[in-house]
Amino acid sequence: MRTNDAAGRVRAKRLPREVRERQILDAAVGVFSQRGYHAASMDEISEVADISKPMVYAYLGSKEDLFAACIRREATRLMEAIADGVSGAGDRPDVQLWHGLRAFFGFVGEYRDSWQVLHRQASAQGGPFAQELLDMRRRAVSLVAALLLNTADSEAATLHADAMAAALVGAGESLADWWLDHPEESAGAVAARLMNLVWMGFGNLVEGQMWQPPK
Amino acid sequence: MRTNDAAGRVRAKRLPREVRERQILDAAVGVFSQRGYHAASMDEISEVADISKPMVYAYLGSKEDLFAACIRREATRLMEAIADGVSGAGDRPDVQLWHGLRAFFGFVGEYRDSWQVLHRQASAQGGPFAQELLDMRRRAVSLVAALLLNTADSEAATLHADAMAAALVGAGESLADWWLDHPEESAGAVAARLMNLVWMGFGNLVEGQMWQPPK
DNA sequence: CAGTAGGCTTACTCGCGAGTAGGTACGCGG
DNA sequence: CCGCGTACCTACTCGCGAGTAAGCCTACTG
Repeated sequence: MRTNDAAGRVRAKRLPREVRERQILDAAVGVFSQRGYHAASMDEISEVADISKPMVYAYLGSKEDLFAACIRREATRLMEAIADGVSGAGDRPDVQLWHGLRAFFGFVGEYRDSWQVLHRQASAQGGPFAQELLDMRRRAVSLVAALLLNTADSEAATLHADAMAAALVGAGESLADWWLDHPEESAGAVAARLMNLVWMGFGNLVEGQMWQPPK
Repeated sequence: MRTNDAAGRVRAKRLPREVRERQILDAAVGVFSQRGYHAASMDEISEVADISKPMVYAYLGSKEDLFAACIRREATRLMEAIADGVSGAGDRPDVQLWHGLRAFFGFVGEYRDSWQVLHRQASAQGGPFAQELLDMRRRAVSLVAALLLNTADSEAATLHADAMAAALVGAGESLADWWLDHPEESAGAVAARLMNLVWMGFGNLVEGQMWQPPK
């Protein structure tokens, strides 16, 4: 059934809880990504979700709860996308990394808002929700680190793996931001850029070649 | 001359404007970095600065103005530190990059609050101040890109320079965050990690070697 | 068809924080 | 010793936004 609200807009009524929760989360991700956590208002979120504010509180709880729910959903999506990418990639580590990068940039390209919420907003908040996100990021770093360790168990590689994984993840994040200003590139092309940078570097490191500062 | 405030604390009085402005900026950087832009209150900043709120407004203007002033000061400090590092490094591009990285990580280690404000808070705000910071970052990326272009003017290098510079800057930022969890490392050691990753990679790229995805 | 439960709303309270009005103290030049 | 400007303060206003009270409407259930 339908009805018209004060502005004359048509508004669907009496939808099941599941559907409303999805609407609310979608709206929240959009508003959080655009305004930032604090500047986002529950009023605006409820308006975008086309539902009244008390429903938001009834279904998703407080503003912090809602934000945490956004983080959780988007982070899960991203990690699943990457895991899917890596899983079908055989066992050559470089190919696994390549598929992981492709999946990552594919996700960022497709869900910019999600990416904004994850990368910018969540990490800027000191609150308890940031933990949620930092854990996910840590998992991503671990995944990459494990992958790098696969390439060789030389002592040099072991010592560097987690730091290098952190650097690689950061490079990926930054390149994703760069990509927003260069939308003419495909996800694959961007992934290839990063792959070249890090793999040709790791290729040397694995073979024991290291850059040395001059005396 | 001195006096005691309500809490009995001793409080310096009638200081010249310059000194107060420094105090206020120092306090603001600390509070912004700890709480984030929106969660930081002018009341807390004025309290930390040990001065009353109207003075903050009289000297530095609105909250946005104050934040922009923080960004400007800290970004200038950082860029100067890096420029100083690079300037005394001769003309070998790898050595220049090495000194730049050392200077960068040295700064981050010494001024964590400044780094927090620059990296996390500023980039998360959509407002006009973010522009200030993004410009600085762009300058950093340009500096790195120019440096990379020095290494070779092969077509491959030219095509990749700005993207690679973005990736490198991101890797540096991320590694700086990683460093906060591994304080046992020296700034030089962290810089060396990143140098190895990117230089050994670029070394190959410059010589025309590229990683190829399998068919 | 009465009862009820859950989807949904309007219309509030209330505290917090940005920004200000309107002064008081103190030093300095005459 | 008298302005007078500048450093500085207390004590407000006022709007915005988180969270809630109190109920309305309708689809199903027995």
